[in-house]
Amino acid sequence: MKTRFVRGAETRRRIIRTAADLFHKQGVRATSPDEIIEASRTGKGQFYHYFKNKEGLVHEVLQTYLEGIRDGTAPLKYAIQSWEDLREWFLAQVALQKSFGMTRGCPFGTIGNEVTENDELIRQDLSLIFEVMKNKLIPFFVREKSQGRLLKTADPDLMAEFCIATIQGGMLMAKIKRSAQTVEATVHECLTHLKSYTIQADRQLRGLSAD
Amino acid sequence: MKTRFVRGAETRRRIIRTAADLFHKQGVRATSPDEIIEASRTGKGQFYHYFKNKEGLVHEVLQTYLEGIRDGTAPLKYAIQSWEDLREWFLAQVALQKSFGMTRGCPFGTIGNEVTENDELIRQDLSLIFEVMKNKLIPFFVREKSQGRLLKTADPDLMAEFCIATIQGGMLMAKIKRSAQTVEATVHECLTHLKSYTIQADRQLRGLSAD
Amino acid sequence: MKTRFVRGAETRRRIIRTAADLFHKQGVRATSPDEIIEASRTGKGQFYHYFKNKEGLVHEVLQTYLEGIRDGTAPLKYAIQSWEDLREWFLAQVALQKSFGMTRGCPFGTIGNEVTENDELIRQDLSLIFEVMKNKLIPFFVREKSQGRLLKTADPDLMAEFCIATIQGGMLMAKIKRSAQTVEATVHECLTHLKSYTIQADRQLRGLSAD
Amino acid sequence: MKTRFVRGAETRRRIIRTAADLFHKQGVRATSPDEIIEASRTGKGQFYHYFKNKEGLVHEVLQTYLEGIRDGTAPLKYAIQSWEDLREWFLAQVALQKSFGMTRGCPFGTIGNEVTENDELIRQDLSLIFEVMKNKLIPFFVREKSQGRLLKTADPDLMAEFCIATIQGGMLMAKIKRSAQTVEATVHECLTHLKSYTIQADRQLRGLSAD
DNA sequence: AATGAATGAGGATTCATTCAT
DNA sequence: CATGAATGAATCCTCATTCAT
Repeated sequence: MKTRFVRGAETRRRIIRTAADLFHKQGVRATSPDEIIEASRTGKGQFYHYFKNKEGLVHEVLQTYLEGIRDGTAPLKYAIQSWEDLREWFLAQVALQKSFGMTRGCPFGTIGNEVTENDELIRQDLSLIFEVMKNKLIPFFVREKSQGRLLKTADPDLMAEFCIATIQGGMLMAKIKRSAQTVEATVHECLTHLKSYTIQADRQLRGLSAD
Repeated sequence: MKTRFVRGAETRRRIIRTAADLFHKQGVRATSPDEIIEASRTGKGQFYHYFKNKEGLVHEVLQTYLEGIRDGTAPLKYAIQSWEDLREWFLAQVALQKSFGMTRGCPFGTIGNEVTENDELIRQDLSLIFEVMKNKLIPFFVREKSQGRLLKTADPDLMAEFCIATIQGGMLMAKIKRSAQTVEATVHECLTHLKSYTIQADRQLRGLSAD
Repeated sequence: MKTRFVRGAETRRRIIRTAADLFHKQGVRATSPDEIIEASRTGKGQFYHYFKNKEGLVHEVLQTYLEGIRDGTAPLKYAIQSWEDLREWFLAQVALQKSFGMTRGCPFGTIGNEVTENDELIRQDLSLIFEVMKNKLIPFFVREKSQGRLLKTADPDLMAEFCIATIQGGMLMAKIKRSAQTVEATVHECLTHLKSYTIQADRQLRGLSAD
Repeated sequence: MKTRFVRGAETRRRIIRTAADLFHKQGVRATSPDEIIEASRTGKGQFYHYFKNKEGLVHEVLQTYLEGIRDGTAPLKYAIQSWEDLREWFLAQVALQKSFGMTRGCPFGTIGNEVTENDELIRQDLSLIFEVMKNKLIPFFVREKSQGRLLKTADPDLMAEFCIATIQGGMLMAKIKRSAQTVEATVHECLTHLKSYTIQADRQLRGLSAD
């Protein structure tokens, strides 16, 4: 009885995992249900048994990503505790890109890019993902600030947002150029900028010129 | 005499213009030749008379963009002369997005995001476009530096690259969030960062805390 | 239980049968998938569900013919036991042509004639069909020879090959001329020639001049 | 004035020559006007200026072949004077096939094979070509017979027809098998058969067994 | 005579989905 | 839960032809 239940859930997960990979690789539009069905070694009926339609699957894929980010089980460590963690958060994304030979961008950016006015549901899913992601970054900046290590002008929300926009832009450019150099430089500039909000940086600048 | 040349060229241009708009709106994948044909009020044959295939058209669309950037006829003013110009360069892109109700991103980013390993030609076209774009920004930073208005640590190439990555990320996030606020904040952070490389900023920081 | 297997197989067979007929009638090139789909009363998707593409269907059609020849279920009786059988083998082919008002040739010749350098798979399929066909004819000549009824100079392999080439040429000419007379004459000459390899013929010739 | 006329005729001839080659190579159906136009380095308008439509061109191609056969300017020597000439007539056709790596059959057979009930004009053109061809062969057999070198039972018309059917079948089989061996054997059998109608062969058979 | 722009029907194939077993 | 047959709209492209210059 339970086995039955579990077996089905497994098929479902397999489809989601396969789809996520294909979407990341080539986008949603370029990935047909047939391709997912074949790659996940399932039958046609199973696909539409577990998911209302292709859009429903995209939604589930994004939900799965979301959960991973929320509960911290995602391969990427979103719970930042230190500047070092933040740097690693950036570099882990670059590492992911590198592992695919710089042929892919960010999975969310890739899907988000394809969104049109008819994909409102998906757009909101993505919006939420980025919101949650941002909310994972914000606490770090808040803590730093509350502990007097950031300038009063530093806005944790904006800083987190800037991190995300920056890595998105960097990964996109890196994919287009097939070169990690682009993201790496972008990440570096971003971190430099964020650090400029620290008191220490401020002191350094006042006393001894730039870092 | 001239008519002869013009007759077809006009059709060709109309197809390119229409396609460019549709690609921007919904991406390449989601735009079928039929849709372009209908929207450009042409016949099926004309499409394939002027372009080898859909990919060939994408290539031509990008070539057209490239020329616009190169010779300065693009709606966007890429030849930056001042910090004000740079801000306007950023804001013009945001304005474009706004004009579409935040439903579109950057035309190049949109196409670039869709690129897969099988679209090498297009990827290179885009890579070139961004290279040319960067080379339009660099001279400004070079001049500023040579005139002693930038710190020695400022790297014009990196700064230009950062501008592009930042606006790409910002526009993508803004499209996903259907909100200009995101890009605007991102652009602001970016400009702040770049300005931190100016001598004046340096002095301000040393004397009177941050801007 | 069995229904499960049969449901699709029947559709598949119907497509093959329809296609075989159309290919025979007008050739492969002149037969569009759409035409086959309509004539076989199927849906567009079914066609590509059962066959990779049009070439794949041609291959399957030929495989079906091949099986028929191999296991003797083809309408034509390839297992020759006597000179009378051989004559009938020839005449059955002419009769087939006649039944179509001399508007068609041999199904294999028709397809074979259309083959180009890009149709290697099909060419090999046809080559095999003719090989199998030849091997159905050879045993008769071998037996005749081993039983001392053929001259030592008679080569069973060559004789079988000659039968096939002759009927192919005859049917092609007959189709072009819209006249059975051509094939019939050709078949007659062929049989005369083959008979000239018999000992009896030899004796007749020696004693009483030709037949 | 004359140049103009001639220049046009030259274009026309170039189209015909190119088309003839492509038809021979891949058949009529597989050859599009566009392909002919490109290969003959002409403009689209010229094609339809000189020929009513594609079928009209096929007709002209066949007419050109016909003239060549009629007036003896064809590369193949149809005017047979001796058995040696006949053998050469056969072998020249095989040589042509060999020159194309056994990838082509007879140009007439190839076109004839594609003929359907809607191509009555072309069918008649081909029919005529073969008729003329036959009439080029017949005189040889007639002369041989009238000079007492053929048996009374020999029918010149049938013999010529047999030559043609035989070479057609042989070339078709050779193309399918990509091997000259097939035609060569077929030609040999055919010649052996025809020779069996000679008085000399008759004598040999009576006195010393077969050749 | 020559060029090539324009047209639209049709060909080959894929897509997303539903249905029957 | 699972399989895969069935459907038809849509995609991408080629074809044969006509028309304007």
